[in-house]
Amino acid sequence: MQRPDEHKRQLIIDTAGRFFATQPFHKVRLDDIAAAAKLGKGTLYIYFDSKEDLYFSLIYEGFAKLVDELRGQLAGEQSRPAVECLEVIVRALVASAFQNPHFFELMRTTNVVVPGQIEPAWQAKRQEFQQLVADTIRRGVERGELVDPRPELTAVCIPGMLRSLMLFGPQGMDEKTVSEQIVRVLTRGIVTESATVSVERDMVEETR
Amino acid sequence: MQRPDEHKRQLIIDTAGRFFATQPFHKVRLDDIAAAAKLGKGTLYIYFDSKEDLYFSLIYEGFAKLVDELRGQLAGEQSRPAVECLEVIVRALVASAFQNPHFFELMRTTNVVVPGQIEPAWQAKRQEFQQLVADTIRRGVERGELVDPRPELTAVCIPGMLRSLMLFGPQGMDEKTVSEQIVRVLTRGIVTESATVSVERDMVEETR
Amino acid sequence: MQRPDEHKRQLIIDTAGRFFATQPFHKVRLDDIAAAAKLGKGTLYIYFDSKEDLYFSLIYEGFAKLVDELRGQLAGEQSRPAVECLEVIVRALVASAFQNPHFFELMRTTNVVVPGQIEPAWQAKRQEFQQLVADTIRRGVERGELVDPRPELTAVCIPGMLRSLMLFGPQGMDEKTVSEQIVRVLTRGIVTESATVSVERDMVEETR
Amino acid sequence: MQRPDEHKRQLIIDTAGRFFATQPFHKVRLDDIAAAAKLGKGTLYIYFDSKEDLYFSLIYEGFAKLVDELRGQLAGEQSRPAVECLEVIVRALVASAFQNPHFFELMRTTNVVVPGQIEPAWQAKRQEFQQLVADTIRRGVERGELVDPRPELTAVCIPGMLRSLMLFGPQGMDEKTVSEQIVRVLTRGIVTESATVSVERDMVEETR
DNA sequence: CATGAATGAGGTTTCATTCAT
DNA sequence: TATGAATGAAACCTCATTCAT
Repeated sequence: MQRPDEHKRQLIIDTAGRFFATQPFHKVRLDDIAAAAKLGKGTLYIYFDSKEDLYFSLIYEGFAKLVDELRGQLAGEQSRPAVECLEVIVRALVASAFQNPHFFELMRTTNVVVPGQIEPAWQAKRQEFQQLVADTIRRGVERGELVDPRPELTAVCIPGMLRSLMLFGPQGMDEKTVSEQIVRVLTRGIVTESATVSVERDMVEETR
Repeated sequence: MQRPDEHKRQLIIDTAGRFFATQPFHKVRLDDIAAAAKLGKGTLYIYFDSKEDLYFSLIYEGFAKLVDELRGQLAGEQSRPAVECLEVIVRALVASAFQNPHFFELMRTTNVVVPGQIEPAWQAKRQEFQQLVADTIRRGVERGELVDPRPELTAVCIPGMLRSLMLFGPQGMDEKTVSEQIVRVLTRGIVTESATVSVERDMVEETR
Repeated sequence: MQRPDEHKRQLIIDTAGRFFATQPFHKVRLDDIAAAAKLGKGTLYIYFDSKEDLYFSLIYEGFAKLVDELRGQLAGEQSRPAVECLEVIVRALVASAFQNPHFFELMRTTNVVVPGQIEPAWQAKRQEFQQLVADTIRRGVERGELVDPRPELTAVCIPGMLRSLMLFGPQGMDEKTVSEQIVRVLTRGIVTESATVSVERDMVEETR
Repeated sequence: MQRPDEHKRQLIIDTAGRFFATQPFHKVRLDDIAAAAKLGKGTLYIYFDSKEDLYFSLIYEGFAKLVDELRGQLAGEQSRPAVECLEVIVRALVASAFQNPHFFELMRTTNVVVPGQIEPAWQAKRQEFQQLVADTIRRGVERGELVDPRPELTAVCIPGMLRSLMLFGPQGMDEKTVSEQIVRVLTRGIVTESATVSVERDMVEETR
């Protein structure tokens, strides 16, 4: 899908990102985006169908780049330990979040049914990411490296932790702190080793 | 002469909740809320200063009720194992999310500084919740039940996992599935027991 | 027309006066008047039919009091020189304006046809005042003290001068300055005595 | 691409003038103005910041045009008799009032401080007009044509007389009647010539 | 008589979108 | 392709008025 001027399209996306990350959707004005990009308001409509199309393109493209890169990185490393793969994934996610500090702020869900076709694409990409992570976990389980009865749910949890840490965690954390926190909880949890078995036994009983 | 009615305020909050949960902020029309509540449009403005005030009151009060109840439940159980306390917290969170299916959809972050006084209250309550969880974890650490170098970060992660599961997880999960998933990751992670030690060693090396 | 509580009615009028004098009609809120008078909003409607009724009652009653007093003062002084009578009138007008500093600000004309019956009363009172002044002038003309081909127009001019001086004149004028200015222009104009005749001759020619 | 159009701005001003002259501020609806001008409602906001801005621009521009023209007319006539200059001024004022029949209806004073920048401009223009008249009078005084201890106050009185005559005078006066009345009072007053001196003596005594 | 909570028509204003240039 | 003036639907919000108490 080559646009008339891909460079200009990117300019709009980048400019819009600064606004959408800073304020809620309904407070972002296309006027402002156009002005900040030093473009006419009408120009936005050459590259995007509507405000919502622009918004979803924005979050889609950021996320798609991340997922595609990740897929590439993980492609040749099937034999690597699953935990290391997960670390790679988490680090990439975190790096992406730090690079675009408001990236996860953008990842709202709007239950709006969008007439256009971008929203399904964004859902598909999210699905793809979850698949990527879940498959990595399943591979680890098969090899006996990991234990996880619901890898697809665990995959969902990872971006959730990241988002919360970015938005609600203490100011000034560095990448390492964030990714270590996520990997730590993800891999070993917080229960002391000796207690783990009994805890699991309790849970089964209690939730029975 | 009628007196301002706490019951009516709640009616507005509840009615508004149904709308804000279903559609993004800017698509919700106060006209509709008023009509659904069978009240005059102006009545909303007796109880709330603006659409934003109504919105923030809505999410604040739901969350505040949850936190206050939780604090009450946990107050007398200081001696209970920390893991059990965490389970109580997670179950309450999950129950709350299920009761109000779009609760976490509402928990967007708007970095906008709202002139009113509700936004700081909302931040304070979030802080209070994180404190509650972090303290529970710390108690467990002191007793040797838990291991967690950053309890305050772990506390932040919990609602993040819940939110992701609610919004992006598979349709049709029940409460038990969700809370078990969170507690499982939270307590033991996904690495096999024997591997845990070596994993941690690796991490230290790698992130060195 | 005795009202239930004449004292309370006057309280409302006085309170409303402060608001209507300070801000344009559409910015005055009945809420504010009621609050300032420490009365319920509904109470205003016991004494006045509508916001407009209140407004016109306000300006009517202030002006009516002035006119009635003036009529009383002038009643027994038919034989007094006309110029002195005019001075009395001007001084009373000016005193009234100074007592209620925003009195003339209130004397707008709203061409609105008011359903109620107060607006015609206000017009009638204005008419009455003009008659009073015009008659005084006519008496002076009959006696040879004054020269004025259009006394009814001159009568109209007097409040006009006063209003302009109050609203647009320099700050801090005292009553004496204002009434002297009006009386001076009114009685002798500003042309030097010797020039008067020729000026009038010119005018007749020029406007021919 | 269309350019913002001074002609369109004038169209709005003119159309709005018809409404504001006929009804009080709060009864004028921007919808009606837009419809009458055959423009979109939003278009008004391209040219004016608010309803108030439109209103003040309206009265300012009418008055400014008058003052500027007057200044131009009077510029080259320094040597002309002061009385003639005053007649020119009065006639221009009156003509302006007749041309825009509700001109003085518009010249309400709103003591409200408008955030915009039009209100000070309006005050400045009024000042300018008063200066123009006062200077004309002073020139007459210097040449011995006029006698006036307070020319700046007399200048203020002139529009006051006009306004009263237009709003409260008898229906159906023509321009000549109005300007003659004003010039007559202004120049010679209404006292018979022989009485003038004694009148002034009385005043001094009485107001002493 | 007094109140003030409730009302809802209708106001001003915004802003995504269009389209003539 | 690019523009930004123009549009007008629709939003939020106000406030005069009503009426149950």
